[in-house]
Amino acid sequence: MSETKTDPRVLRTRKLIMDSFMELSDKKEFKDITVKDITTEAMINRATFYYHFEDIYDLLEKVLSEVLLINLDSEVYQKSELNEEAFISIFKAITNFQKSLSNRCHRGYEDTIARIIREQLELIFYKMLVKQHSTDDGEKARMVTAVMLSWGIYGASVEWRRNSQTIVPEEYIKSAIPYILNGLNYTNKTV
Amino acid sequence: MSETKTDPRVLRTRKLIMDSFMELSDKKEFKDITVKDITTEAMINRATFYYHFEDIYDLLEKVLSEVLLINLDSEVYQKSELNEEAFISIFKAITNFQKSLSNRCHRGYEDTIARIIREQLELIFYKMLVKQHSTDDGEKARMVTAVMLSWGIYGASVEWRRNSQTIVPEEYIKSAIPYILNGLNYTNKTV
DNA sequence: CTGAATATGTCGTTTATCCAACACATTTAT
DNA sequence: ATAAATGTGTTGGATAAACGACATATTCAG
Repeated sequence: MSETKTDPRVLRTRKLIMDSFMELSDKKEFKDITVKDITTEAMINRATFYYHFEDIYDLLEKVLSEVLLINLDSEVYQKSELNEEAFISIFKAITNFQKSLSNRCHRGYEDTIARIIREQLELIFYKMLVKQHSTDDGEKARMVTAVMLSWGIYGASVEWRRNSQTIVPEEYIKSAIPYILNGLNYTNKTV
Repeated sequence: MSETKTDPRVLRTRKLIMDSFMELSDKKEFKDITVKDITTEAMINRATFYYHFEDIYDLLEKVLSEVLLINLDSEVYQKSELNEEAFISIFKAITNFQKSLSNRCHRGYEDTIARIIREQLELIFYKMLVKQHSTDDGEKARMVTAVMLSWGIYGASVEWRRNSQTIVPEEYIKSAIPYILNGLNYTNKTV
């Protein structure tokens, strides 16, 4: 439905740009990377860059979103149940993602990165909630729930990094899960 | 002079095709690689392949030529003198190249490969001979000399592989060099 | 052998990419 | 403070690459 398959040149060019950007991110900080650097590495014209991305920040967003999604998709999307196991693997995906980020240097863009992670999480939680009760009442409640879950689990990952890296992510999030799930059940019943 | 710089799309596409071909060569034998395989890996249209290459054999030739040239160029081209040192490094380049080939699987195409190596060698020797005596008399003699040198040094590499891999390439070719150089001097004087 | 499936090459039309020139910020050196 | 150099973002006209349809091998199972 509404699937107009995109030109392979578009896919290829986007891949070239994103791969080049990640390659450069290993060597330079984000603030030192220019559009010309990227397009040279990717062997494409600078104008072509702007055909695909608003600017370099737009590229950053899309690359991060995609990398995060790859971390999440493969681990979670099939197990559509929003249960303990799902929360654990989502939490692990986030901490993994942040670990891979700390190698690349994006200092000064922590806020942007945080927003991106949160937005992706919100989307995922929302989809999973929809899948779980297929009726379309409680729409608004699901949206708010997704927002709160995304902030909550993201915040947990921040706190984990700050304080508790000695504990493995699994254990850390596990202790909070009963509360999350009870909260979820409560929401489901009363709306 | 007569340098019409080629469209970057052409360079990029050729690189994509060649890289994909080498990638596939690590996994499959040459005879099992189809044009579709290559173009899929390279993310280009099959028709585009034929815009750049006659067919898959043409591609094989060009890839091998290029790999061989990379081996040779960096090692030799600057030292334009056709002396002992040059012969040794050319010989080493050939044996290196053949070693890298034996990993990739091109069984059944030894003849093609041999021809490609020889043609490249002939070209290189010819250029070096021209550089050495800038007068343009003795044209024919230089061409014949290049032919004989290319066959000779290629043949030496074949024999080395067959019999004497215990000796390092340097030593193997070194023993023949006096005769080669004397022959060269003789040719130079009498033509 | 026979047909089905897969691979090779080619061609006219459509489209993504290139180019080079432009106005405008931002940075760097004098 | 100013000039030179470098980076950003946009445009219209030129071209490589995509599409998909075609004819023709080659491979392979029944």
